[in-house]
Amino acid sequence: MKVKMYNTDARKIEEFIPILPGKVSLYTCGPTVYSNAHIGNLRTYIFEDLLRRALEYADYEVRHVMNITDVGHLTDDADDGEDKMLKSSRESGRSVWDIAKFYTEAFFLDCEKLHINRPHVSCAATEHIDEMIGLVKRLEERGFTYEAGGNIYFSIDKFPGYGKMALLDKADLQSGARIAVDSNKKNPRDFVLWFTKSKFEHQTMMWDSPWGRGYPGWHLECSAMSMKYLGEQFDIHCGGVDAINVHHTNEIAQSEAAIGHKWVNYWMHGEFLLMKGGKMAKSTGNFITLGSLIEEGYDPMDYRYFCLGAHYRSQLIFSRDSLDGAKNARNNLFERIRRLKEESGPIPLKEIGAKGKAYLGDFQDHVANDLNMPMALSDMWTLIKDPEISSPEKLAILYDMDRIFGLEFEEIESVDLDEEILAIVREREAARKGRDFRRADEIRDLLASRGIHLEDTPDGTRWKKLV
RNA sequence: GGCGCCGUACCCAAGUGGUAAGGGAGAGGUCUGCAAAACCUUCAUGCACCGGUUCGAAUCCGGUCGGCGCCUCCA
Repeated sequence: MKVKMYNTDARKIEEFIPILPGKVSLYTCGPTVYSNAHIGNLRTYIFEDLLRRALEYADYEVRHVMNITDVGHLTDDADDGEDKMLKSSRESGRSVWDIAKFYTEAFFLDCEKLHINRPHVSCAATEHIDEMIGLVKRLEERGFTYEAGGNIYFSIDKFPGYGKMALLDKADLQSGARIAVDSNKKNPRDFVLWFTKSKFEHQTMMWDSPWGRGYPGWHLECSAMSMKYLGEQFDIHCGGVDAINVHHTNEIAQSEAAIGHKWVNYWMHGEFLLMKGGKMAKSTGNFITLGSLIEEGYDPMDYRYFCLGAHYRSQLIFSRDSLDGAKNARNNLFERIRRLKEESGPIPLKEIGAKGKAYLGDFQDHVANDLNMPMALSDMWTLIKDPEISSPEKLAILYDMDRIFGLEFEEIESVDLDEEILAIVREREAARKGRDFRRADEIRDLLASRGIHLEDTPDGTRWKKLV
């Protein structure tokens, strides 16, 4: 399977060619752990999970590294905002370190619920201060930095091709239009590599450095840690679209300036999840967490399925209506698989017939073509509905497809035996035989109120729990 | 103000030159004590609007209107 993917750097779909045959080095921008991730954040991690699964499906050995940003980032404009970690700490009365630990764990719990595979390496920024200092030193030695007002800045004018990926050369950016430009900067787009002049009181996260006690600039960690764990050139770097213009642009500048050659071969960016009033964002309070969806009665797989329905490079409109659509679809899907499993088990994948192979081939083509999951889902439904394919064959193919979907078809319970419910169902069966339909309906309502749904079939009564 | 993206049925959403995937919701039918489920059928002569290129356009070009993102931490 040859994987093709949209490379933001080239602005087109390219065939994926790894640096080392059969291996992929993958870096994905991780969370800032000062509060719970919202489902918009999670959409991007689902996209990255699909990417990794697709690469593994294509028989690549993937090494996946993700950062945990536990150094404070700013809540607001330029250097004037409050540090997010500090704010969270002040509001909750816990230390910044406790906050980071707590939300890191919460993040991975959310990922687990969504069947997002854990990175092979997840690295905290605060544990890699030495590497970041080392990178700034290299930049200093190569003449890309200057000191002003106590901070060390990266001079973008020293780096030819700055902003190439983001097409910034074409953009007439209004730096300072909405925020005050740091007067220390030679170029408004220069950025800080190392702060020693904190504007925040109670800054607790500080480290010694050759330039004084302080803390790192916010683009540094990804450059430093990705190089440490993946080498000075690696295959794929992912993130959300919002990272293109500033974060990734600056990462490229400082990384390539330091190492003197190309850094990342493929850049992939996930689009936003939109809500009625625009993008989902913590800063505006316009957001929903996975936990709140679960409280509302949604299964995490409803959300994963929902994300599968749109291409990762398209904005996806979130609403209760659209999520309910996904929930119904996912329920129907699981019900069908449950019935298939009751009929038989899967046959070995090798033994599927020509038509089944064709379905699987289409599926693989769609996955390999820049992760077209909507088409992959379409392939799956067509397969499920095809009366010419046997159930064992369908199951075999579905299980294989699920290596990408990650809905865990194999875990779907085929029958749920519960003696108490079975006894009540038998009582109702007796009532029906005696044509006491009033009693039968009473029992049906009773079970319905407990979330048990009954279906009378020619083979007897079946029941299932409603989600 | 600049840059980038988008506008497909009631909803979500694929499709980038060859005559509209898929899912959800809805409608009709079969079955059923009644339901539900299942199954069958149905559901955009049209892809924001106006012009153009072409044998042929949702797909390419120009314009208009509308939406989103980025330029500021941000998935």
